[in-house]
Amino acid sequence: MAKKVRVRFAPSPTGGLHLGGVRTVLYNYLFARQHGGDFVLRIEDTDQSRYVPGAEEYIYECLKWCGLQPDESPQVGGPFAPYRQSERKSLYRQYAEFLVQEGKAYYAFDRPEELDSMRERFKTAENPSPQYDHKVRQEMRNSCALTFEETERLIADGVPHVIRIRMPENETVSFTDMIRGEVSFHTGLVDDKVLLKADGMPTYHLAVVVDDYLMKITHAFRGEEWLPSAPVHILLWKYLGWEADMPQWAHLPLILKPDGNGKLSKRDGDRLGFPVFAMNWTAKKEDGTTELTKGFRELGFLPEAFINMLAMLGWNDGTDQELFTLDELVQKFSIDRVHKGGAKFDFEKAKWFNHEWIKKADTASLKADVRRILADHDMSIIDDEQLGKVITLVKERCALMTDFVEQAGFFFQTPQKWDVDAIKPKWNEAKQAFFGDVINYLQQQTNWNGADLEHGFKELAAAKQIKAGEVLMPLRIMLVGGKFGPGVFDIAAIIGKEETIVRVKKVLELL
RNA sequence: GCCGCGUUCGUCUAAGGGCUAGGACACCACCCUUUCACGGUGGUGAUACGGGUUCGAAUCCCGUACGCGGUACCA
Repeated sequence: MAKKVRVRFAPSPTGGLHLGGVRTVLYNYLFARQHGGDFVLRIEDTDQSRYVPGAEEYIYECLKWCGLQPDESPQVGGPFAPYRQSERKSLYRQYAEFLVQEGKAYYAFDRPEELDSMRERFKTAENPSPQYDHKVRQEMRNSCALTFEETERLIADGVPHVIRIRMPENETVSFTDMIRGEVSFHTGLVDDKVLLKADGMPTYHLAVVVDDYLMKITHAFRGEEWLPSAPVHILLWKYLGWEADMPQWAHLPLILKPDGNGKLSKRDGDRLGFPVFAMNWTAKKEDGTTELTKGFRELGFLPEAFINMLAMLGWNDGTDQELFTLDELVQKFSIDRVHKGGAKFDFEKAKWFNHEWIKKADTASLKADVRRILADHDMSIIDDEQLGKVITLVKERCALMTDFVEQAGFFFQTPQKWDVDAIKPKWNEAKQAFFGDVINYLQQQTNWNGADLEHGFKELAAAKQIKAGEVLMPLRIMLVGGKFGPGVFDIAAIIGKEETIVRVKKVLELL
């Protein structure tokens, strides 16, 4: 019988959650759901110097917003708790020591300065970054070069030390990546990675193997940047005697910056004016000030659209379909169709996805968000039914939820400024007089609905020998403030008689 | 430098030896609309290069170029 599928997302809580991170979560989630498996969230906080308060809570909030909640996590617990590596610290040492006993790892007492000087010493034009590997191992201060007694004494004296893996000099490590197929490495070219740090914390390399084993992870998804260290992990699985339980690996392609090449970073977002983090993130800088980085959520993305867009960045179902619900993705997702090459992030396309989702969202589901966004701009909506009508009328004009401020704001608030310059060039006495008559007409109007208003307005224009087309734009600007929005008479119908007349009068004074 | 991974319109991608290399975003034009948007129709636009294998290559193989990733007591 096949093992139950278990996957994990293992972020390091050091700041805002990057788009690529969310995509990794998504693929994990889709795979787990599709196979009736478990999705685990594990916090990789083994670097105490990079601890950032609030970053962990931020991750929970992001996953919640995206609707990709883990089955097990530090927050909800689970059978393999604790899920925070800092709380699992005591677990790791025994495995590292076991490897030392087996001759697969060794103690290293080199101080940071000694490592620097080694790199300096072996640095050449040919080899700009020398590694701590079999070539220099014997020249360093470690249990391979030292005698047993010397090593024992250093340890007894409490000299700080790390444990490093002893990479074989001449072996080939290969494995089958679910996305890339057969991948292989020569061990002689890989360095002796630190497994256990001097502070007793494991490095990623040890922790990921130990925890994936202990947590019975069956499939491991991670970014392509991890591919070069895969041979270390594979050897660790083998040396620890767990080879039969090793998860299947899948190294996901990177998300690249839109211009040029390279991994998409927060900086690119700042530079090009689009978000990279899922939600707003406020970083505290060293000088005590804070720096806010905008997120997709606050910029007006719907989680469904965000997820949909991310899913398509590196995967497709082989048809022309681009719009998918989470459920459809769970149904249709397949690792074989995940691409090998990285994808440049295109914010315009991201907005298109969001626009599509806003258009197809039903009005009721948008109400709460629109209400909140308008409230942020000092517009409180009392009439819920009216809000519904407005949303239905303007949602096809909104690519971002925040566009509702401009597209719906004038329904609830008299415009602050009017584009009178668009009226003035063709304005004349006759039109001025006509709008005086319009006000009279509106005041007498008893059937206040779009169709009747339009009919009445046009009749009036005809009676005054004025082409309707010449006064429609002025009317629009009076009611809306600018040259945009749905049908003018629909707008008049919604804002009501009193407000319509107020706006017409106000602009008449400005002309 | 070394190692690994990649490479189809500007961008995301389809085509897994066989019709004029298909779709989407963006862009342009037209239609619809007395605004904007939505919608509709059409257009510009790609297999990095060089060798093989084959009747036939975007597709398989080799090389080159380019790009990216890694080369930390960071993940």
